[in-house]
Amino acid sequence: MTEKQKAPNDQPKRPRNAAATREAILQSALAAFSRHGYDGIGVREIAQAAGVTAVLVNRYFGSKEELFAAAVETAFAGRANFFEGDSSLLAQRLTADVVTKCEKDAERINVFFLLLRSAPNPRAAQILRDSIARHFERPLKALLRGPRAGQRAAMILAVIAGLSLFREVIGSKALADANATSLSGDVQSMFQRLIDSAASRESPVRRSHAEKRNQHRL
Amino acid sequence: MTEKQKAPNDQPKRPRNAAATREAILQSALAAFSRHGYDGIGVREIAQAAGVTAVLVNRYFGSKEELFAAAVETAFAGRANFFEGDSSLLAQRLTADVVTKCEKDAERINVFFLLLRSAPNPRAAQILRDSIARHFERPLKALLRGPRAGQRAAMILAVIAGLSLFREVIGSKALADANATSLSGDVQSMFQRLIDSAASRESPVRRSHAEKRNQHRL
DNA sequence: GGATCATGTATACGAGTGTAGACTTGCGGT
DNA sequence: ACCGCAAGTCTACACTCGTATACATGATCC
Repeated sequence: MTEKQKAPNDQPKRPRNAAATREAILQSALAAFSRHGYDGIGVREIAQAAGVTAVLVNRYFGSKEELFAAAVETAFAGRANFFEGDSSLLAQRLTADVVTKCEKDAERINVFFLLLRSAPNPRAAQILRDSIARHFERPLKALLRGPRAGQRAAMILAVIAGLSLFREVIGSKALADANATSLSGDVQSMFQRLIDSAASRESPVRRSHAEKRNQHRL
Repeated sequence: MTEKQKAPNDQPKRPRNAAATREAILQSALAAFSRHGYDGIGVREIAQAAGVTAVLVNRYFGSKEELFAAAVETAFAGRANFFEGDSSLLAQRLTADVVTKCEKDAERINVFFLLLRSAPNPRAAQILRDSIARHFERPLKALLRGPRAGQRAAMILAVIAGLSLFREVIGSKALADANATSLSGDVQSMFQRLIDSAASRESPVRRSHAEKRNQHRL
């Protein structure tokens, strides 16, 4: 906050073009929300990074909340094809995504960062819930065979989110400093088990303790 | 935000007591940060819920950030004994914690909510990282046998966080509406595998795809 | 009983927020 | 060439934020 990064103006004088300006704002918003979260960034900074003033944000998108919804929608829609393709390599692809660390700043534009950093805001959370369901849970569920496919799909996404949170948002040393090869084994086996209907080979779980209201709640 | 909840004043006139007031502020802050996150709540609301004015917060804790640090510390320290006890039932206890849904509002005071909702703020994240390492990762690591204990401990916590995020913060239907019995099996088998050094029985992971920079990053 | 100092309140400041209205500027059509 | 309207900016409003200073009050000790 002490120093405000200003995007190097690609064109010091951009020709007047509503569609291009709208797109510039949208991309700026996507990057900013991804890096700082819904409440962590203001429309003035988003507008400035796009080379315009804050009022245009409201003119083109109505409000900050609608801008956020638009940014989320494009971010998720842009990754709609992620779950397509060879499903036998799905665990590998998911693992690679978690294990790969963001080195360059540009890589921090990531739907999971968008999710993790904007979830605290209730209205942002609602927007995210809808987009997650449509663009992530649904296609992933379609890929899974076996019982409780929807539940397992959501669990896979939750695990990715949790690992990303500790590894890159919180910066837990044990995960942030773990190298890719060390992590890959543990992570991939988790995903593979979730994909292959993990609990089917397990003996029925003793639930006498798990069922009753937990008094040691964390 | 439209209606501000005011805590029913237990004592309409509390006798002057610095220690008690400090404690009231601390508890109010813990609840508020847990429910709304660091950036989602103001010192005025925290103070009001404690029955005092905002200035006292700064007098007793120095700043909002120091208040947050104190709240986090007490929240984590209060659960230091969670990882002690019978380690053979550890997976069961962790599962119960994730699977149990918060019904009453009082149950939403939870270190994982505190974590999830305050992580977007960089300074809050740093405070959380330290407390997690000292109060969660370290004792959990001590319980785990086998290789990469620290990494697996962090993964267990990350999985809990991710599931809590989807189940209670985002409110993903697939997880939020899943009943406890349906979830327990999948969740507990994940934890048990992480506790038992999951990947040791797996064949070495093919890493040709996972290693190279992933171009389909989510 | 009165002085005293910790305990608590009232007020305000400066900065930052999202958003609205009025104003200016420049491109495109005739 | 010039008018019209879209594209963009300036200014400002009403609000909230964290925090500092000045003031009031009440419990405690002599």
